[in-house]
Amino acid sequence: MTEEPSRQVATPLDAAAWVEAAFDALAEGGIEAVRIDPLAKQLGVTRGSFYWHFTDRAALHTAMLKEWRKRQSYQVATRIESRTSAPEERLKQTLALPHSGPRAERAAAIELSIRLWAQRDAEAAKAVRHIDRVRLNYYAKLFGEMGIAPAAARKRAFMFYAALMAQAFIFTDTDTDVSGELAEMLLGD
Amino acid sequence: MTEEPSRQVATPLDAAAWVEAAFDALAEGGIEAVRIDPLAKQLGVTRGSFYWHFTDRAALHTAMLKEWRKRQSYQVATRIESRTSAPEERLKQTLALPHSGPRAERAAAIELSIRLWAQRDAEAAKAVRHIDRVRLNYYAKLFGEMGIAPAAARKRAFMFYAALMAQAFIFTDTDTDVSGELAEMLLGD
DNA sequence: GCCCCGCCGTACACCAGTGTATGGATATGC
DNA sequence: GCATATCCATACACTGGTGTACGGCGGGGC
Repeated sequence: MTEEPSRQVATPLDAAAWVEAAFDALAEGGIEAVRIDPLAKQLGVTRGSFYWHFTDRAALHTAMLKEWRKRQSYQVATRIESRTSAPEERLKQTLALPHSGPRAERAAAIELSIRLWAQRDAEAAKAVRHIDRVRLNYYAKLFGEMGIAPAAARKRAFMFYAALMAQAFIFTDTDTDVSGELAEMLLGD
Repeated sequence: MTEEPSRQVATPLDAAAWVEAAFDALAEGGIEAVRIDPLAKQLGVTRGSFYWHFTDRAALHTAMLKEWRKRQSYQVATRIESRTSAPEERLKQTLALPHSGPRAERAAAIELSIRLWAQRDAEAAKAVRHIDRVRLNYYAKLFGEMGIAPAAARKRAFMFYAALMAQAFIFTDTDTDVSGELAEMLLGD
């Protein structure tokens, strides 16, 4: 009555749409919340569509991990390529990233969910290890470009990554933007 | 055959046992994984026991949050009371805490699960905000005892807390114990 | 020794989600 | 204009979890 399910002609759904909806569910309730039936309802289709694109639920999970790896690697890669700004600027911008509205909240929730998922799923753990290594290498590279020695740069990179995660995961009551002070602490020598 | 369900006489189960088992499930699969039936099976009883101690699943959830708040507050409180060691020592010991085997892994998983839970549950969010405030105040207090000015001590406390979380949440492939280097960075001025 | 109460088992109805089988609708090649 | 491939709806069987009603068994007060 309220919702016409006649969406067949408009946009033939592809696997990517399912993966995108799956990330929404992941952000809201962890990997256990990414269920086929609710996803189908949200997409306005039935499970028939899902089982055409994927063999089962596990296939969707692996597709999600693959997509996550691709996106996170791509983000870091494009930041490296963009040589328009100095390493200090790029680090400062990265640090201010968790304060950009609901999109950042969703990203934080996805990070949280995947890391929890990785504690009992080997494939997820592999993906997290990989992305963590990529990110740490990127931060260390930037600190290196600032003239910091490799060993010290790696420590700085860890602290930088820690500050980034803390901003997203710690619930500060006043929700003050500490990115400026953090930059001062981490970027000034 | 293998398991005798005749445990009525031995140990009359109390609500605390249910909460404890619930934390196990929480650590492994998030709040959605804390389900009554599996918990009952693990405890060797049926749901009849559960619905005597709790009205429903939501009651167990609130009991978990209450217990978590109590434990975390208690941990911080006892650490403050134990004046046997200098603040530097206490901070150093806290920093080395995430490397103490499977118990630390469980604690990290619980932290992760509750923080994910807190993103869509108001009560959980309140609990996390409270505990984060308690911990940050504690760390800032220790840094203050080391002679650092209040404003700087609060920034240090945030970085310290960030390093603590990062050690638990970041997947380093070599799994090197960086707590020593972190202490050097955070505690040395 | 009876009775009541704390604690739990059992049985029931119900709902949500998975996977499968199959058919139908729509577009596209030819 | 017909056949084929793509994409999805429908119906079914099954599993697992929730909440409720009720019954039973034990132990302690008296």
